[in-house]
Amino acid sequence: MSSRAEDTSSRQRRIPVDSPNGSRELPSTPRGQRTRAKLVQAARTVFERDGFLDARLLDITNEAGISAGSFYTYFDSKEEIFAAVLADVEEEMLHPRVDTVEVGDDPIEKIRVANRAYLESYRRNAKFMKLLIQVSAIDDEFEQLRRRRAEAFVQRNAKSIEDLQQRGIAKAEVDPRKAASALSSMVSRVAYTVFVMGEEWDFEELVETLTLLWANALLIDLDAA
Amino acid sequence: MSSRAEDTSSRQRRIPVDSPNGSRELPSTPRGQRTRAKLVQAARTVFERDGFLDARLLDITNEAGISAGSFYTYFDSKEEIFAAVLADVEEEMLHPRVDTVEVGDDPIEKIRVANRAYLESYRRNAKFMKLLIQVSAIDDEFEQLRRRRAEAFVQRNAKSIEDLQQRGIAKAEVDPRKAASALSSMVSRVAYTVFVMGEEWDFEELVETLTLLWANALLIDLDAA
Amino acid sequence: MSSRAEDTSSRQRRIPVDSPNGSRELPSTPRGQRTRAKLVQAARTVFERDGFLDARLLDITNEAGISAGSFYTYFDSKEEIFAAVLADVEEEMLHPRVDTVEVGDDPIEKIRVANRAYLESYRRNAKFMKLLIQVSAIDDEFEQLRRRRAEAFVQRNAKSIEDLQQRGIAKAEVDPRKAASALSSMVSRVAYTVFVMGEEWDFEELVETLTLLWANALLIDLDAA
Amino acid sequence: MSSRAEDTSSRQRRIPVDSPNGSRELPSTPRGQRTRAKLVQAARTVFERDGFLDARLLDITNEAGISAGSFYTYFDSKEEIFAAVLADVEEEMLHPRVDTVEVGDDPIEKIRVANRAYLESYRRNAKFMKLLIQVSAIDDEFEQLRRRRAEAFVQRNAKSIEDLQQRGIAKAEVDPRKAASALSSMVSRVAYTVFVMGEEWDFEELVETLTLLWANALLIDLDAA
DNA sequence: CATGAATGAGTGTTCATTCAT
DNA sequence: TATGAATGAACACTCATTCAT
Repeated sequence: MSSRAEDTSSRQRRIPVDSPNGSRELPSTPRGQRTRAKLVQAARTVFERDGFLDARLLDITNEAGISAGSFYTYFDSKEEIFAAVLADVEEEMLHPRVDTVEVGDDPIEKIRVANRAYLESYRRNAKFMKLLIQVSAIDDEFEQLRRRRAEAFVQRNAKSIEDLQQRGIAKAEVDPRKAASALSSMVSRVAYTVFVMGEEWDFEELVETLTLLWANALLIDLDAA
Repeated sequence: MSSRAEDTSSRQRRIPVDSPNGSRELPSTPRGQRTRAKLVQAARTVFERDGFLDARLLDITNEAGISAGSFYTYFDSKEEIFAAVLADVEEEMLHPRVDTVEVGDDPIEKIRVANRAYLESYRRNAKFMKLLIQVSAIDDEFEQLRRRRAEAFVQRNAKSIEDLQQRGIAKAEVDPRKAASALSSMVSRVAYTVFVMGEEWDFEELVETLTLLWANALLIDLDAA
Repeated sequence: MSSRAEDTSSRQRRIPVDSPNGSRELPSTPRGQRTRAKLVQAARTVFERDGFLDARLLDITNEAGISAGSFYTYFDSKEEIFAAVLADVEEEMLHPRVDTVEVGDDPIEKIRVANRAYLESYRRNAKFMKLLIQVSAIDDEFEQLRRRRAEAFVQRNAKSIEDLQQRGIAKAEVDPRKAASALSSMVSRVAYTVFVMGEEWDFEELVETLTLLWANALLIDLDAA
Repeated sequence: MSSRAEDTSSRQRRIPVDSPNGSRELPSTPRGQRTRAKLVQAARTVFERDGFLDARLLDITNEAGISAGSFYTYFDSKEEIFAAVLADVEEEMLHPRVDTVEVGDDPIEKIRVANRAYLESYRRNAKFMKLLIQVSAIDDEFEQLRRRRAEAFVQRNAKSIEDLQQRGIAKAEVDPRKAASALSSMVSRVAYTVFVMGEEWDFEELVETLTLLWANALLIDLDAA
């Protein structure tokens, strides 16, 4: 039974940004998978080059070397293919986490490592981060998504701060959740300024400064560690 | 490879963002000045309601109660009237600074006062800040403008930090310019999260937490003060 | 206050076919009225020539000698301009009613006069009637409209039949409303067959045959008259 | 004047409506016959649900559970599969005629039986009749086809009327062919109004009223029978 | 015979911008 | 200055049809 009878007036656009690969199931045939992959790759290229707004679907299909109509075999809208690009990038950003170096127990070293990892990843994907921030500023769905992703990050940092407080290493009397939110904001916003806006800042000094400010802000007592 | 990368005729548009009131001189006649003012007022309303992209010039002229064609008597583009709105808002945001309360010499109190002033202003103009960030994400001219404005703010903070360091009050061995940049980033980004994204955070606690983190980050020694 | 804030997702199309001139108020300026009139005239030409479905908006605007975009200054859709054409035609079809010849009291003559008037009007507007029937078959809104218009016609005939029955002239024991519906159906459908489908049928004989069948069906007793 | 009047490549499409099952020979293999049957069945469902215009070939193949490309193994166009549906329905509508009850020689009873049979069949296939009328209004080929089918019906009625006239039972001095055309029009159009448009009319009263009007119109003299 | 991915022509619609009045 | 009708470039989107597998 086709489901077309009742959809008379609904032209709503759904962007199920939660599902990891965009909204619809991946194409079943290898050919389809290849085409879809070409599209996503082309979309990333075009988006990063022209920005979300100036990118036309035709630019994307041309870049992918397929016909205009085929776009709709895989995606319903520019938003939806952007979600697929985002999913791709995130997978790419999460994989390198494998090389988690041994950190020992030095709390400052831990902060440094986390900051360095974040900043390296940001630098590596600077063009995409700029794009993501643009799209988030335009589209509330993506704004919410970005917020939820950031929240996960903040939670982890909050845990860590709470732990340091309980062990008497972090002295500052702040709510861990809120301190984590503020300090994470600091790091991510500085990353934007440096890697997207192009503010000059030596990478190592960047890591050190942010790590120092972070640790100081929590009044980390190295002797207690 | 699509050949669209160098297409200059895109959505961007030169906006003389330096002149305080947008590009052209104000209208000479009182009637003209009134019409222009109505337009700017209407533009702010519409922009804040619909966002920059969804706002049509017709919406603005309708809201202002004038005809479509008259728009071009005063502005050349949506970007230009946005610049005028921005100039208006900034004037409004700078004026209240007059009530600079006497702060005494407590360095932390000084930070607190500055943060509170900034956060209050952000809260008061949250809708516009959201809009400004949207436009900055879309339009490089405004991005640069925003950066220059922020830079002025950072400079002032850098001065203050340097002063504290020289007086031996701020112990942290950080470049004052960079510390100022990072800490300002923290405050402004948190302000966005709270006042635009709607994260729950009691206003006083917000002021206190940010002030505390800021002061700690610089290792301000109250005894030295 | 512009009303655009809340219309985010509604792409419904309203065809307020009841209002005599289509949906929106007529243009205020003479120039606008002229352009609108040109459009409606062109639409009738194109619709009658190509049919509703094959008529493209571009055909209409070309025929009217105006640009494509101007169409939307006056109408929102093909349906809406069709409604305007329909309103025009109906006005045109109702005016000639002025020449209501004196009919005397012969009931059959009355039927004959009514049938002749209807058939003449149908013949004169045969192309449009074909079009109207096509659109009614496609678009439920117009189907309903046509039904309501026909209903008014049936009501008048029902009144007349009831009157004849009460005066003992029409003997047939039928519900006047239903007889009127059936006999009106006969006349209109035959008119379609003859004037649209092109079935050969001498006009006078057509009038006479339908009048005779109508009168007989009601068992009109001329002696009783 | 737009030059589109003679554009032959419009929506029309040659359909060999005479051959009873659509244009091409039936598939030879049983599998092919089954697939074809599924398609025709699905087409009827989709057409009756969505109308001819809104039905997409994909809806039909989905409903039939076969792939898009397979459609063209059996039909060349939407028109052609509609012709096949039409052939199916007509076969279905003609079969039940078998139960032709013995009617005796009462001329009115004969009319009543014919009307009842027609109306029952119309009621049973109301959705399809609506569809058929829609397609006829869109596609001249089907309009002609419908006309020829109706003509056969009229011929039969004309014969019957002529017979009654020759036997002195029908007194009305009308051309039998034309009277048959008009009265058949009455019945079919009323059937549409009741069964498609939903006008309220008790079925038995419907049969009686139409039969009475038909018999009266011909001035059938029961005593002469 | 069946599949379903790929095609691409064709048109509606928006809205910043111009300009005659 | 103000008006508002007219313009037209630009682009998304649909879906019947083809064809390699």
